This record gives sequence, structure tokens and C-alpha cells, in this order.
Amino acid sequence: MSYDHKKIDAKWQQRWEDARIFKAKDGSKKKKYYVLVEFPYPSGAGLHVGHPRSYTALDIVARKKRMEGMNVLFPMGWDAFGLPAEAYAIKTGVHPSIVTKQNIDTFRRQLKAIGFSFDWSREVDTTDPKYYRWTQWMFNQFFKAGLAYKAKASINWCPKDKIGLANEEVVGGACERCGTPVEKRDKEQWMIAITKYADRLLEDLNTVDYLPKIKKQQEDWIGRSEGALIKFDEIEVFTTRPDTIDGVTYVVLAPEHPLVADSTSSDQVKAVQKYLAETAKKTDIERGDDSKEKTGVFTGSYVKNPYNGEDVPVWVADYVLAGYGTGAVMAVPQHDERDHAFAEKFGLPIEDRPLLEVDQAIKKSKGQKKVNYRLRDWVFSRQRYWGEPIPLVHCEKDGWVAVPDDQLPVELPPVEKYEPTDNGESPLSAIDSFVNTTCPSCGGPAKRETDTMPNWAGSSWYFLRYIDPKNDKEFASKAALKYWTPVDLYNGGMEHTTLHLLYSRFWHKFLFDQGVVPTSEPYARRHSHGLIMAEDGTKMSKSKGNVVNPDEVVAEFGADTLRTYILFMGPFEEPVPWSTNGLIGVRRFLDKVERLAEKLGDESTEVTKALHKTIKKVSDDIDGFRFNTAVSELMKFVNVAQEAGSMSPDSFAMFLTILSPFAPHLANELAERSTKAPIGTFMDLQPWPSPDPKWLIDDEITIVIQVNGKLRASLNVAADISDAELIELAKADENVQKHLIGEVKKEIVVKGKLVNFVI
RNA sequence: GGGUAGAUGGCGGAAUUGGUAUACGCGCAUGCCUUAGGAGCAUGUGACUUCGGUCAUAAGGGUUCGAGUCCCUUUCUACCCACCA
Repeated sequence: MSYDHKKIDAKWQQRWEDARIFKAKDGSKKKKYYVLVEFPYPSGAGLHVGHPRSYTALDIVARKKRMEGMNVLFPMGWDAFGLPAEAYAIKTGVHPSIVTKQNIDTFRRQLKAIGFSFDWSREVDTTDPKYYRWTQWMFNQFFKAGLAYKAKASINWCPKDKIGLANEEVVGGACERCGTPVEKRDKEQWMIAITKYADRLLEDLNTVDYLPKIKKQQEDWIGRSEGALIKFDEIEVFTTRPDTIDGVTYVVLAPEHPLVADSTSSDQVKAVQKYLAETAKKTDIERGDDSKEKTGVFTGSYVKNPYNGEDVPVWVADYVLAGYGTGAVMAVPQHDERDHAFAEKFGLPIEDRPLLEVDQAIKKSKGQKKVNYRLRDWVFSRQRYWGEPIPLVHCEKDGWVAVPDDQLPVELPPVEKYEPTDNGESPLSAIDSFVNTTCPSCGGPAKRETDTMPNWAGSSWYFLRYIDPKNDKEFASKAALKYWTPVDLYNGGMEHTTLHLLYSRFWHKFLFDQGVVPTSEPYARRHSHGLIMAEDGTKMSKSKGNVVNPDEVVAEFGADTLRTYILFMGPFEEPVPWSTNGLIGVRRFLDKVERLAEKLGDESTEVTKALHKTIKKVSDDIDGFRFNTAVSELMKFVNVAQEAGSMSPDSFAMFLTILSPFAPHLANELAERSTKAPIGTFMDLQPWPSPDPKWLIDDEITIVIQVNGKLRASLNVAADISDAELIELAKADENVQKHLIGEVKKEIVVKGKLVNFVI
């Protein structure tokens, strides 16, 4: 290991900061480019080696775009509300804001040590009252528009965290955070009507450039299906297969369906009640377990099939979901596997009726066409302390009233205990001075809402605040929004596709409808990165003690080695195992570059050609997110230059320019040291080079000669050789001749590539 | 159970339109050098081989002059969704 990375890293990080070269300019005439990475939750564990994967990749894009002459906004901030800080507060009594501040300081120091070109002057923190003032303001816009409503909802309740969860936060029937099986519980919750935007969230995917798998996942999550609503007497069902209605042999209600009691005949009351009690005890995991046998109970009543007038029995079964469609289905055992399994178990008839024509079946059944979505409304309440207070007041006379704009933010009051109360209410409910207030509308006594927002709230719009972070009149000025939105490139984890990414698209569309943002989509292009695994291929986790700390890597090998290795290790979108040996290999490469700087002088055509090819490939690869092959291309060039013995100072300067986004500290240092090379103060202020086309053309090329598709020779020939000449040359080759036994049936020539003789 | 993406040397991976499979890096081997280092340099490194070649991209089949790449069947892995009517 030769170069002194500690000295060089610190020197250039200081210079960048002093010269403020990464500051995005407001009101610039230049074309803008907004590069965004998902801002981290500043956990107590510090930065994980997985964080820099996303940041490094987009740092490279940001640096390249700057060098291409664009006004780049590449900001960073903190998504700092959340359970871990609160859990720590419960344990230690230390206010979450204190821990959060310490964690943010650690994260900032760690990120700076890796040399990212963030514009630190625009840092935002979702827990800062100056920030969440606007989160609350936006919530009030939802409320005033009638999209935020309070509803008694059967919610997912985590008995360990004592917190209600959105459907989206339940993973496999268990709490996403702690893995505890989720129970059902009825609770008054603030909901936001994201389902009203389902169609637009779906359709507008056509207007954005997301990775196909991201689009697909959002489409499936929104889950549009076309079908019909049909009434079997008073029971309305949703079906996607109205053409099968002639084969209906029974109707099923979800256990939570409001008509269950009315449909139950007196002799079946006991059986039905017993069944309802059993299902209420089941967790979602048990109910959702496909391998278990279906259960259900007959209500004792019958309804009429509106198509053919037949009486069919009404059953209650938990394989029907209360939250989807109408919570009731018409069962067609002949055409549906689940219905078939249920019918077989309970001895219900499986009729054999022909399929109908869809429109006629709906018409004759007096049904109506209906589009249904899988997406549910967003449960927005949390009974927690460390979140934005929902800025509403309840007045006995006027009902729910929004806190006026000039009284925002509603700040979190100090509390003594951070635990949710035993009845599941937020700890804020125990603070009388917070709860008791006056009604903004009538001035009479009123009580504040004590629920707080989920941490998806602050992250739904943070990219707008970066645009104008110090504004205290608006969340961002109209002019600044017009210039900077939409985000041109956004990268984040696949796990946020149906959470944060969907929420923030919805949130943004709502703001667009309110006329306060200029675009209907927040992000023009979205990419995602794969997880970095431990060396043994398992997930890195604190409990296994296999987490790689970027601080240690930077201290031992330097920031440039970490950055370059993280991109070299594998395709950006795929999960890759960490390898310390791979890291050492990258460090060797950077050391080679340093040695190259000492051997500037004459240059062979071979080196010039290689350089221009490298410029082309590296440029294309960065644009296409193929960072791993970009690094290998840089390595190949260094091998060529090293073998040649020397290269010209001009060429070396060009090479350093394209190396600089990957290894900015070393590239800047070597540029400064090689005084012969014509480079100014900062690499980032240099123009990105374009390859000279004349060096990209080869005048001699290698042609592969095959006989019956098998490689027999390879010839170096002039690039402009004619087919006839080439065939003649090929046939003259000794080894080819040996295999050309018998009649040549066909001669295939692929220009610039190969000749194949078929015999 | 469904969807999506995959399966290439000892390892991470490359192969842009169907056209030299294994680039680049790691590891390993031999040698050189040496202010003995996680150094540097050189050479080699898919398997088998009678040294002519032959066989190799999860397994099997197909299309083609030619298949890692396209098609079919099967197996396995990862992620996401999981009774969505």
C-alpha cells in the first residue's frame, strides 16, 4: 500500500467544503439535474456498509452530470422520526431528540468521510419543528379536502409494540419491525384516502421511467381488477367472473361481514357464533395459511341466484376477506379452486353449467360493472410519542377542526414516560396541558388529537424541502419548485416500492391537485440497488456480528477504495456478498494509478486508442448504471498503460477526469501533483471528456475462422478487407485447410466478426 | 400457491444485435526482486487429453451455419406477494 489515503482524503474533503463546489445554484440559467437518494433513518448503530452503495452510485452520476455542465442538486437529510429512538427513550428516559441529534452527527461525519458530493447546505431533518410544520400543514390540506377521515377500522395491532400498523407494514401476518404475529383490533384511526388515487397511480406509471420490476410491483399492489357487483337478495357480491354465475352453488360471507347476524337462522346461531369466536382468535398467519383445510359454517339461510332464480345456501368462511370487494363472494366450485376445495369438504354441489356471455350475464342478473382495487386506504394514526402530532382539535360543538396555519407547528410537548398507555393511546394523551385547548373555530373548550403520524409522512415530501430548505413562508417557493421538480433520478431499496415510493407518489399527486407543486409525478426515473450481504452470503445483522462498518474500511483502505470496490463488486441491482479480498484488489488498482503518475512521457498509439475506448465505455456504463463494468474498464486501461511503460500527461489528465467520480480524492491529488498535466483546481470543475471518434476505429481487426461452427483460426486483417479476400485468406490458413475436408456447402461471413465454412 | 429475477471456473462476476465463453478482480502455482509488504514485477491457472483434439454456461430436448443468449420440459435459489372472488 503506497499512497497516504488518510492525508489525501482529509485534504480534499476540506478543500471541497471550503470552496463549496457542490452547492446547487438557485436561479441558474443552466439546465438542472436533481439526483436523489433515499435519506437514511439515523440509527444508533451508525452507518451500515449498505448505505454507501446507493450513495456512491448516485454520487458518481451527480459528479458526471456536473462535469457535463449541469446545475446539479444532490442533497442529504434525515428521516429521523421512528421507533428505535423512542424505544431507547423508554429504556433510558433520554429524550428522543437528544439521541436523534447524536445519531445524526455520527451519520454526517461518516458520510463526509466517504467524500460524497452532497450539498450539505440543504440538509433537512423530519423531526425539526421547522420541517414538520409543513408536514402538518400538508396533512391539514388532506383533511380540508376530505381525504383524511376518522374511521373505526379493524386494524392490525402489534401486541408487543402496542401500535397500529398499516396493511403495508404487515409482513406475512407479522409486525414488520419485531416479527410478532399481528392481531385484529378495532380502533378509531385517522385514514387517508389513497384509494381515490388508485387509477391515477396506476395509469401515470406510463409517464415515468422506473425499472420494469418496480412498475410491476406497484401495479400488482394497486391490484386493479374488472368485474361486477351482483345482488343475491340483500347480499351483494363482487366477482371477476360474472360469466360463471349460472354455476353458483352457494354464497359466502366473510366472518366480519355486517349481514352475518341477519343471515343466521335461529337453529344455527350457536354454530355460527362458535365459528366467529374461533376465527377472531386466529392471526392473519393462520388465516392466510393455504395448506390448512378450509373452514366455515352454514348460516341456515338461502338467497336467490338473480340469474337463474335458484335458491343457494349462505355460508360464513374465513377464506373470504372482509376488506376486499364487498366481503361476500358467489361460489362457483366448477371454476374456482378455493370454492372447489370448500365445496368438496362440506359436500356442496359442484354443478356443470356452461359459461355465459359476460355482458348478458350481468344484465340478466341486474348487476353492474365495477372496477375493484386491492389497495386499501392508508391508516395514518400512530399511538406513539416520536412522530409529528396530528394537528387537529376536537370541539364538542364543531367536531374535528384543523389547527390554523399560523399556529403550526403543533410541537411535541415534553413528557415523563414515552410508553404508549395501557389502553394503547399515545403518551401525549396523559399530558393535560397539551390535550386541553380552545377550539380555533368557536373559541370554546376543545381537546387535541393525541395520535401522531407514521414516519412515512415526513418522507413523502422531503425532496421538495431540499429545493428551498430555509423558507419559512412556504414549504418551498413556486419559482424554486418550477426550476427543480421533478427529481430526475431517484434511487432506493426495492423494499420501499409499495411503501414510501407509492405513498410519496400519492402525496405528490394530491399536492399537484391543490396547485402547490408543478408536476403530477415526483420522480422521473427510479432505480434500486441490491443488498450487500456478509462474506458468507447471509444478511448482515447486528445480532450475527457480521456487519461491516464503513468507518473501519475508510480508515484502513481509504474512501476511494471503499467507493470503487462497492461499485466493482457486482451488478448494482443484484445482492452481492462483501469480500475483503476484493477490497484489497481495488486498493492495488488505485496504487497502480499512483505509480502511473510517475511515468508520464511518450505515448504509443495503442495507449491513445485504449484511452478513448475507455472514455466511451465508462461514460456509457455510468449512464446505464453498469458501474461494475465501468470500473473493470478503468482497470483494463491501467494495465495497458502500465505495460506500455508510459503515457502522455494530457492523456493521464483525461484518465484522471473519468476516474475522478469513482476515486475523487486520489484523482484530485494526482492531478495536482502532476504539474505537467493541464488541470485546474478541482476535477469536478473540468468538462467530462468525449472520446475522439478517430481513435475508436480500428484499422486492423481480428476475424475468427470457423469450420462447421468450430473455431479453427483467428486472423488479423485490415478492417476494410473484402469478403472475397477474407475467404481466400481464411482458406489459405494451415489449420483451416486441415479441417476443410470435402465439399464446402456454404460460406458465412459476418462483417468484422467471423467466417464460417459449412462442409 | 402466484409473480419477478436468476443458476456461467476454486470465489465475485463479464460476454452491447444469436457470432472467439470465462473480460476485470480475488484466490492459487512457479520464478525474479527486495529497505520483508495486505508490497512490486513476470508467467501460468475451466475440465479431460494418446497433445491431434474432445468436452464444458443447473439438467434434458429443440430451432440455427452458429445458442450462455431464442423456444419447450424439469430442478434449484433469491426477492416480492400470498385464500383478491
